[in-house]
Amino acid sequence: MSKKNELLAAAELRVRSGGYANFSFRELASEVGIKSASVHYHFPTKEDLGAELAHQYTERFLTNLGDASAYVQQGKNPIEVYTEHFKHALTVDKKMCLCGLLGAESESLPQKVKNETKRFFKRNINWLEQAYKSLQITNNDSEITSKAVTTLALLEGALMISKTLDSIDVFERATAAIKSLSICSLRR
Amino acid sequence: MSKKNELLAAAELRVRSGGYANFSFRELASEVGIKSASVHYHFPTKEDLGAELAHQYTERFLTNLGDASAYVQQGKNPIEVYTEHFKHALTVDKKMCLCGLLGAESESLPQKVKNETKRFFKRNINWLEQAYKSLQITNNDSEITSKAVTTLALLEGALMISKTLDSIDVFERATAAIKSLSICSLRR
DNA sequence: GTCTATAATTTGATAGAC
DNA sequence: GTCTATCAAATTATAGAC
Repeated sequence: MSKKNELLAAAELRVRSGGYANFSFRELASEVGIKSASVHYHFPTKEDLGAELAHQYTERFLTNLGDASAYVQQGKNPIEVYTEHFKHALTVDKKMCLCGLLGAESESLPQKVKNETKRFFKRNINWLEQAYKSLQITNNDSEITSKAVTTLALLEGALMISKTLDSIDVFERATAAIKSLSICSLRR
Repeated sequence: MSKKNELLAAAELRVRSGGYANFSFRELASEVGIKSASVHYHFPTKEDLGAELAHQYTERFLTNLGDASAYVQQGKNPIEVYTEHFKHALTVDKKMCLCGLLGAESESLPQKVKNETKRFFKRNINWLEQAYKSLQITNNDSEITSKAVTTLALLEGALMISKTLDSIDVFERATAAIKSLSICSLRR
């Protein structure tokens, strides 16, 4: 792995634990075995590092997810796959979603970082909309958007509360309701 | 208002914008017209200030909510009342929930602050359980807990994403599903 | 790409006067 | 309760050598 990617990996862990303020160039440099001044060669400013971190995180997250409609063709429920990715963050990484944390503090983030955080949520909502479309529960676009947004909000909130209370049970309970969203229509 | 409470009020706005790292003793002191050294008279350390901030926020939040079962007796749905409190944060305060933000970064918080953040969520889940009990949709305690946890996760997640994307519509869509939780049983 | 050296600023905290 | 004065440490960032 290149030094640049090592720096991003070190930064990711710190941001996913405590937010944008929870890493310094010195800490990252020390962890990868260089000096803090050298970090500026790879990232001119902290804002640049933060923005690239959020951007790459988003790309990796979506790449790992793959194509939503392909799951349906394989007889799998893409919403359950999506839910598993959040459960992985909680139980394996034992870390927050990077953009769940950056989103919470987005008001005070540098502009570039804020923009990348917004992009994460827009892309994820798009993916979930594709997933719900592929499930063909409804043809109503507004309802599909609502299901997508509800799913994302529930998962981000559940991850945050479960991590704070150190309870996987809380995550299971909070996300159980997602299943009904991919089974039946909400319209009355 | 006492200087101490002025300091807490100034800190609250900053933390609800950018988290625990987003305020300094100097900034708070300057805002209320004293010197940073004097802040240490009211709060020995930053950790103490953070803990007292989260504690008072929790007390105020629950006091504003009032008694869950009383709403039912008045023919009101306490879950809708609860939802309105989060909508108020988004549309009037235009700020995150203090503990929604602290919870996201809880892993890196000083112990006392982390404990108060946990307490906020436990108290809120209790309030929501009381609310769902009073609505008498089900007598199953496990189902009541699940509804309470789901409601809280959805609201915290919806607030975070709506604030990041600057979209009240996202909040409305994500929280619309809460209504069904207070109408029918989830059990099959 | 990485280094040394350093500037400029901010931070949490303390001692002691009033 | 609030002040002045001060400290030790950390932070982002730059200049210039190798």
